[in-house]
Amino acid sequence: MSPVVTRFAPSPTGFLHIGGARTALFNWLYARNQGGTFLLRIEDTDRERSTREATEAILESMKWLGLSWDGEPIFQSQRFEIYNRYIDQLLEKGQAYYCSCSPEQVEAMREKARAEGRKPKYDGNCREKTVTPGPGVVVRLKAPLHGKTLYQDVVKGPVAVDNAELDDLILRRSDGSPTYNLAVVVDDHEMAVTHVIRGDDHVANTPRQVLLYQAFGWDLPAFGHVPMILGPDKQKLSKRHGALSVMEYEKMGYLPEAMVNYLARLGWSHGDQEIFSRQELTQAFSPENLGRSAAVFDTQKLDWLNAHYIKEASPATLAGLLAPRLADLGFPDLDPKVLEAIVPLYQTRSKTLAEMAQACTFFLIPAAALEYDQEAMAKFLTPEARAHLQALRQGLAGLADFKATALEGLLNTYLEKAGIKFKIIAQPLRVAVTGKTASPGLHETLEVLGQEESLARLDRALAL
RNA sequence: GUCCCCAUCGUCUAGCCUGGUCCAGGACACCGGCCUUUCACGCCGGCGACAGGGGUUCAAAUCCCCUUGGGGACGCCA
Repeated sequence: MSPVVTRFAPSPTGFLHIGGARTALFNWLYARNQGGTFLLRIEDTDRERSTREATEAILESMKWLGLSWDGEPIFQSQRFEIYNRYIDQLLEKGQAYYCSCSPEQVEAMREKARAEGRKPKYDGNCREKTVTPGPGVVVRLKAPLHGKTLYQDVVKGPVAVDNAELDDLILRRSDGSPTYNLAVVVDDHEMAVTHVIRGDDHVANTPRQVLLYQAFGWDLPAFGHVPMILGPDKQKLSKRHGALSVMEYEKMGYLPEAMVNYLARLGWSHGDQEIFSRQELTQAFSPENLGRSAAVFDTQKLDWLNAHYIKEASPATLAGLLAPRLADLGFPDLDPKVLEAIVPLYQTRSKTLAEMAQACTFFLIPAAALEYDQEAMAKFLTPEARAHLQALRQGLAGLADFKATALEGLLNTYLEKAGIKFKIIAQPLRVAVTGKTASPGLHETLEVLGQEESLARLDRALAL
């Protein structure tokens, strides 16, 4: 058994989107699972649309997701010589030929075929002619006219296509550059790729590529086509469904662990398990368990996973991730210790880092700038409640150890003396100190706020 | 239009290959309850699917065929 080699081969025409990230993930997982190699190849043969920025963006996304590739990325744009050498080889063997048909002529052929209810394709006009290289001349594969081309798809099983359905695909454009199908086959062969796991949109290309392998006399790699990702309306995922780019999810406050876990479970399964650490994923992954049908991208489930990983993360880690977000919200240069004290209060209350950052600001705002919910004030800061709060203020001011347990003790003592239940003062106190009716636990909130700030807020509320 | 692929709860899926243990299991969401100082978390419970029709078989979610529905591909893009 030759060692497993997988690859991810994006074309740098934009950011890395959800679908691409998932195929990259599956390739990475399989390579890591097998102790094999995971390569990265940038398919930039289209010089018009490929950009350096897009390449950077893709690499950034891969790094964020933790999909480490082996060796240096390979750029197809630097390998044109190699492709042309192979095309010449095919030309010499008579497996390829020059074709002088103009794009317009070919389009006419397609139109004709379409009109006759056949599959639109090139009709092989130059197949038996001896066209010589020159301007406007391309090189085409001399594909078999009859028979079937079949291959074993790791996820779909056997796939067969009549060769009559295929046409003589262009290998070299009139400008001398190689086409996608040729470059893919040459590279996968040269890179010794053993498993080609890619999106479903490539199934139709596979028989053509198989033909190329056969023309070269090379062994086929294993192919596996993973189903598409759909939007909630079951249409192919697109921008109108919302965020597509992996890095947009980073901006929205999703953790890479959640994204990886979610993407892995979208189209792949391992019994009933839902939560997978990176290590569990690499251990459990097998392409056999890839699903065959398209899957809808469900943000709610992503949210659930993200909430899960937020709960699991250490406060220090989250504080580090939150700092730049809070800086953007107008709270720069925060003391990490302060942030680390706030974070635990929101770990069970946040679906995203963005939500968490937003929630944290409440602790960072000075008493004077705190906003009070008028309705809540009217409802809970009754004269009776105010009397209790006034009395409580004395105790709070005199408390030497302003910690949750001590605060709880202090409050309980007061309740006992006053002969009331916690319920009576809980909401008034909460509103007074937070301005709202919903917040983390009171004792913890007071502790994190600190004595000085708590008293300041209490005073302000009482004065309103 | 032609070809290829797909089809289990609203969604992600287990089961299908190797028919019976499945009046179909898990998870998200939703609904209800418990816990409770609010909001969450957590726990418990509920709702909810084998697309339809034919076969094959003692027996089909599982095998075969058709229909329907969905997706993809038909570039000198990748």
